[in-house]
Amino acid sequence: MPFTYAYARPALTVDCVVFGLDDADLKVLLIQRGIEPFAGRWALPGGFVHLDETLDQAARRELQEETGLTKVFLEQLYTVGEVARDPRERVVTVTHYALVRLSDHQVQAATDARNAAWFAVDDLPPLAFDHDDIVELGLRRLQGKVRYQPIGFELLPPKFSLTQLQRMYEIILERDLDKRNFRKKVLSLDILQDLDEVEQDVAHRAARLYRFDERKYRQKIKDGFNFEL
Amino acid sequence: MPFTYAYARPALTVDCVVFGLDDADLKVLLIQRGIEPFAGRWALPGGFVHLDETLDQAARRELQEETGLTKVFLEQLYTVGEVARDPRERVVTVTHYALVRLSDHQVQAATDARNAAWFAVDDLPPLAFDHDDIVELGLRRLQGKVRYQPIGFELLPPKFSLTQLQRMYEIILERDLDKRNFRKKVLSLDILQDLDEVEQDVAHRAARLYRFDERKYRQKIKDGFNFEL
DNA sequence: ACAAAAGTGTTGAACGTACACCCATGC
DNA sequence: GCATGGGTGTACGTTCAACACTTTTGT
Repeated sequence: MPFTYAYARPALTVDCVVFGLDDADLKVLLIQRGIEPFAGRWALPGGFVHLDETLDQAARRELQEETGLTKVFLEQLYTVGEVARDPRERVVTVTHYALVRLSDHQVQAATDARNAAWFAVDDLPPLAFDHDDIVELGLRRLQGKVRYQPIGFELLPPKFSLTQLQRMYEIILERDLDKRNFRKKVLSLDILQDLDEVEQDVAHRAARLYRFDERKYRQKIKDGFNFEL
Repeated sequence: MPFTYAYARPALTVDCVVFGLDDADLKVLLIQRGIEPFAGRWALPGGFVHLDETLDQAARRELQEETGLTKVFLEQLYTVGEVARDPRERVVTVTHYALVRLSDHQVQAATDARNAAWFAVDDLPPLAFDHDDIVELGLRRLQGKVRYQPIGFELLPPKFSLTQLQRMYEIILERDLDKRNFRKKVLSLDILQDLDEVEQDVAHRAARLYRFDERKYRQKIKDGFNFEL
């Protein structure tokens, strides 16, 4: 059943830069294209926006369909409308970025019909379309935002050590942080809950575990508090 | 000549929140709608994206057509895709915000076929569609961005006094700033060019005039400098 | 001379930065 | 007992915030 309009319309899609974190790297989730153009190339998960769903819903649906991911942190990034970015026809894409706990999702991502895999963000294969620009955009946004919004916790397991937390910031911001200053700063924000637990099965002194106290954070925000690393 | 597609497509538009500054207020440029829905209501300038233009080009074209404005500072804001935001059909809009020197454009804006006028941002009439949300979004973005990017100069005449500059920040940020601290801070950034000129025709001591030195600013950015008010 | 806004410095508090050693645990 | 990472405090410099009076100019 075809659809007809008085004026030509661009196609509208959503694309997602999904970030995950492991011990050493920030990673991006890519899927391998089955069809032309760019058949066989790696690309961002994404697809067409349906008439009965918001942009956010479209992004989540595509993510679910193509990678199995659900309930992730997801935000809109930028809308890309270069005229010839898709060789077939005019396609405008609303890009998003998502943050996931890599440990939870490592397996699922590869179980879909199409091939899906994690790649280190600084060692990506050639990507389809302008997707490398979009990844770059997502990375810059993440680097900017992680410093004044507590979104980095989305990349960590619910319980984490201060060292893990520091490592996360170091990997994202691509610079070393001073251990003592970092701990002083983070603890002074008073948004972490000390769980009175320690790491298990480590070959050295076990670190204390903490949890991001979202309740407390929201309360402090309401009182004029400003998160900033 | 109708256009037909295999799947339904949302209409795609651009909308612009155009900010201007006068002595007392931050203002927004609105146009009065001629047709239903919301006939007679005030709305943001905007319109459909053509197939042969980027989003930025579409926003500038609509701005030119509806308000006469050209060569303004323009950035993308957010893309709004709520399913029922337009009662007629699905319309996704890529919103933008623009900053203009009000003094340059006061007259032109009202000369178009459709009625255009400036309104104080904190005293807007009822707006069409979800345009009040979009204005709110634009205002928050401006408030955030003006503190770490030198975009505020786009609202001032090329030559301005430090008092004007301070006033601009006070109006946008909606709080008073300390005169001495403000001057110290701004001058220490070393991105203003002292013009060795003073205001004319004022009924009191005339203020020195400065100009934003974009060349110098870019150089300093390259050297790792960080603008922050 | 008066009204109106321009212009100017200092001080204390808070914060950021640099830096090195002992501690607990598993092997 | 040794290797590995966990955990801690101080001193200095920089930045921020609070604060009031003199100067210039036009009427």
